Amino acid sequence: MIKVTLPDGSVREFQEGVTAMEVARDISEGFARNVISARFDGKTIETSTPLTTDGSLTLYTFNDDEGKKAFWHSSAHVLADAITHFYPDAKLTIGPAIDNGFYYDIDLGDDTISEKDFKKIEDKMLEIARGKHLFQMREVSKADALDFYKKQGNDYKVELIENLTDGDITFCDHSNFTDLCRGGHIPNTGIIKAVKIMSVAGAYWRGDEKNTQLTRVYGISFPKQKMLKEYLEMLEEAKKRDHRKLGKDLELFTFSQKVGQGLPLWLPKGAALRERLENFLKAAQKKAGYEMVVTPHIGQKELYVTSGHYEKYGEDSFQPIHTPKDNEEFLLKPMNCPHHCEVYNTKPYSYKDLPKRFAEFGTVYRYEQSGELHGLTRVRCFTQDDAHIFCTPDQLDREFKGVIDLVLYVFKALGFDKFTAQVSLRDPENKEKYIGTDENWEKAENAIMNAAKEKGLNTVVEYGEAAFYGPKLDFMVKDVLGRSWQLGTIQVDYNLPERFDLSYKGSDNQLHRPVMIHRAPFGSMERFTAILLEHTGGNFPLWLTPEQVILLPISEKYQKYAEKVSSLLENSEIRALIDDRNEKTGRKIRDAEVNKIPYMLVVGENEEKEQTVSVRKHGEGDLGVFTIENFVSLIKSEVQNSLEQF
RNA sequence: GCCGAUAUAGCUCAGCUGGCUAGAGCAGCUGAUUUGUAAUCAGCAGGUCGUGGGUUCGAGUCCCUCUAUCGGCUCCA
Repeated sequence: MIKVTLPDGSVREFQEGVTAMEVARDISEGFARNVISARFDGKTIETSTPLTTDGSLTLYTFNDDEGKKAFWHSSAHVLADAITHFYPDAKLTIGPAIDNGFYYDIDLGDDTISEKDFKKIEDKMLEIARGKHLFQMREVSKADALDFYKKQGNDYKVELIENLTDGDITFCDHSNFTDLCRGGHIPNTGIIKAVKIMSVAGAYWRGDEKNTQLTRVYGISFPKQKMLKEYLEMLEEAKKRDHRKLGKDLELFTFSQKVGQGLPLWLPKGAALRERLENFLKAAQKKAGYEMVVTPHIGQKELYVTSGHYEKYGEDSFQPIHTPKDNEEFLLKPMNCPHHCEVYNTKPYSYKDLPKRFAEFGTVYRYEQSGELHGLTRVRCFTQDDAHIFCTPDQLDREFKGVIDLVLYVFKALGFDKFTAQVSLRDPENKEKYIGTDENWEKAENAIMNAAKEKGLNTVVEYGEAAFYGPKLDFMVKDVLGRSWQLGTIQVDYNLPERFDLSYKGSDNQLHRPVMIHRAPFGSMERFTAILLEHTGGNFPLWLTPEQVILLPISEKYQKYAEKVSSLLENSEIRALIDDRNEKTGRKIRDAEVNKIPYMLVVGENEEKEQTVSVRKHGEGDLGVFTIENFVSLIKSEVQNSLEQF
């Protein structure tokens, strides 16, 4: 007999060799019908795996992340099976579950899959699913595994197997289909009731641009047809909050083919919103001891050769600007740091002068690959809410934590409560991609991790995500379709101070090297605005939104009164406009609601007589009659509540 | 940059397998209506069908080039 501990702490005894599914049935038949995956002593197992020792067992249904993973991973097998029916020469590579579904990377040779083929693949998958084929794991020797794929001429699987250790290699069979697989399946294909091929894309083998480009087929599947329908509806809803759509609808920004790809044009409402964001941060930065500087949009090529940026990015940047003078070359500035280093270098400093904190809303230009451009989140011209802190090594910890506080303040004020604090470190495999000594890198990495820890940030570590001159603490936020974007960033840098020969005089009367912190709480005005748009669905906080109030006179007769109220509001710095169109009130309300204007003031005969306004709140409805003074204080207090001081 | 797809009026979209002067709704303009909490009615105007080329008696529709956009990959100082 073996003892199986369940997540609630209860212990049940079974015959040795009992399977996870049998344990599930012992708990309840109904529960067992929904169990699709299991974990035993922390290791993912099949529901049919015999248990031979005491241990703790967790059973998963589709409602659990672990269950979804098994479901989608298994679906990837079915996808591969279906595709090999239509493309017998296709070479399978890898096919994992992802956050929303699964994909399979396939070398199709000269064949292609396009949207027209989705239907037949889906139908085939469902046909295989209906066969209720068991997923069965079996161990294979390395020699047999290699032999199996060499016969197929599948170099990809051969490469994968060569990196595995003999004795650790398993295949998974269902029906007549076999795939190299480490396990974690649902019991049988029949549980898959709904499938949808979402898209095809190119993907490089092993993620390396130099390798063959494979065809990646994305799909999603569910145990109920209804769940697929709901998922697709959810995607449609999400698209309505896409910043590219909302930015157009709300007239915040646009792009022009004539101006150029990835070069955003901020429209009046967007520019005003952006200015409010800037002022908000400026006020906080002033309190935190920053000084504003202004630097040019171009700099001599030598500047970036000194910083190392030219060597690293020169070829892939906007190319140098030539002048009438021979051999004179300027670059559009791709970052502000070198300029700020030269700002620092303008005079000698004592340790007593430090830290120096130079801030600038600095517009930079980067020639991003055309396929990478994406609305306002990835552009070729953007403005960083940049600052560089130059401090002594002793001050680093305190300064770094001060920046964390500032970033958290910004995020809180704008309602970003779901973010990931990502510690971005060097790729340990490719250290040559980075500049500076190991010693300095370790110092910088430790500084970041300690500060993040002390601030109680829940961090994840990502290797290979560091900047070439130093590690970063990145604040990642997801967009409406679940894609992660870096907003705030804080970086520790020992290298640029070296390259620009920055110094200060210490208490020992010797020259010392300052440490540099690069930081941008928003990241960039463009990306921050984009993600904020998606998170709020265009319903910005009252202090930030383009129009706070719209006056809706019942008819032309009350136009004068509306104008009077409007100017009273403007005196109190409330942004109001008047809908003086010759339309019915219902129509004006509808349009104001659609335009996401937070407050609508209906004014007619009663209001004029009583010198009041009828207040309607966006998304909520009629709030009743207010005196103008009371309405002003309503707005003022709402603005104040959402805008705590730093 | 690479793979796949898309591009018709300011916006959202029809236009099937190539066939008279390319349609609709919304927005706009004009007129009527003077309106009380999510769309008043009528009329008018608006498009060299992304660009350049080709096939054809004939191209919005088929083919190629380029450009831009979308979904991914790679990249992201």
